[in-house]
Amino acid sequence: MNDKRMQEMLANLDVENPSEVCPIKDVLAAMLDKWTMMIVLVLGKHKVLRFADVKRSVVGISPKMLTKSLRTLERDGHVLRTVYPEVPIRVEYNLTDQGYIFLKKLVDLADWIVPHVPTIVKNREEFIK
Amino acid sequence: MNDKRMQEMLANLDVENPSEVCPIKDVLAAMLDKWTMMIVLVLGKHKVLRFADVKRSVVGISPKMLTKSLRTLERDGHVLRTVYPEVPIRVEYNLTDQGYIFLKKLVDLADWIVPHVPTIVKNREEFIK
DNA sequence: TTAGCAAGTATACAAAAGGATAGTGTTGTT
DNA sequence: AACAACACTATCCTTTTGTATACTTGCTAA
Repeated sequence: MNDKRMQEMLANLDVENPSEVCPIKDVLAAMLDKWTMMIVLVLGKHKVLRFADVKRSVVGISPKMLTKSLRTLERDGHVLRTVYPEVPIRVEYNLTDQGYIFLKKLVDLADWIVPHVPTIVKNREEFIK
Repeated sequence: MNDKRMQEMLANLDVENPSEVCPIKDVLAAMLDKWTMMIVLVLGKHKVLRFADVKRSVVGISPKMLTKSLRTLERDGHVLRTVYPEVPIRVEYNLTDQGYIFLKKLVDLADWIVPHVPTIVKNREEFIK
């Protein structure tokens, strides 16, 4: 991506729009939430998971936040929720194609930051302010 | 990025690590915060901005949150803060090379999500749960 | 008939994030 | 002497986020 293309995208995003409701920002913010991100990563790793599995994988999450985040992901089309009316009930979650692309972007970002992390952590320790 | 590479990255990220302190997650979370993201975008657009300029561009941010986010960005090496001891004092902010790569990843994510936003917003309206 | 499971809901509370706004320090201008 | 400019701090208060945990529902097995 060259600088001109970047400036086009930034104009498109309308970053300085004073409007309260900006769908792009909303959609992005919903995706980049802490818990949401972790859920997408574990679903990317395991392909299909039940509610309790996700809960186990996303260490420290409460059922309330898990439900909330999964619902948002489902609502925005990143995750597919499938209910099997067995007894006891079984519910499976997996990424949609759209969710899978989102995962790739996330992993791409992580891939780039990982080698920088030790330096950043070191800088943080020295940065007293 | 193929699936095998993805799985390697996910293993590397150690997404299911129960440890409270995971530097990778910390660094990512700090980057993907709502205000932080907006600041990176406006700095990408204008190259160099003073405190009051950033405040004007990031609509709705309070000085407290602006300072906090700028400090985090500086601490993590995404932003350079330059003080000119004039009177009145002048402080300039701009992205570092590292911050510029971060911006590219962010814009890349946005670039992909923008065409999906209308559908997502429509789905949200229909999704009553 | 009582127990038990899965997948949540509901409730109460605690912690963190964030908003509004006043104050600080320095020095040139009126 | 009062004021203004700038880049913040500090304080108070509200909102949001999150935790912990008890409860629900529907059916099945002991």
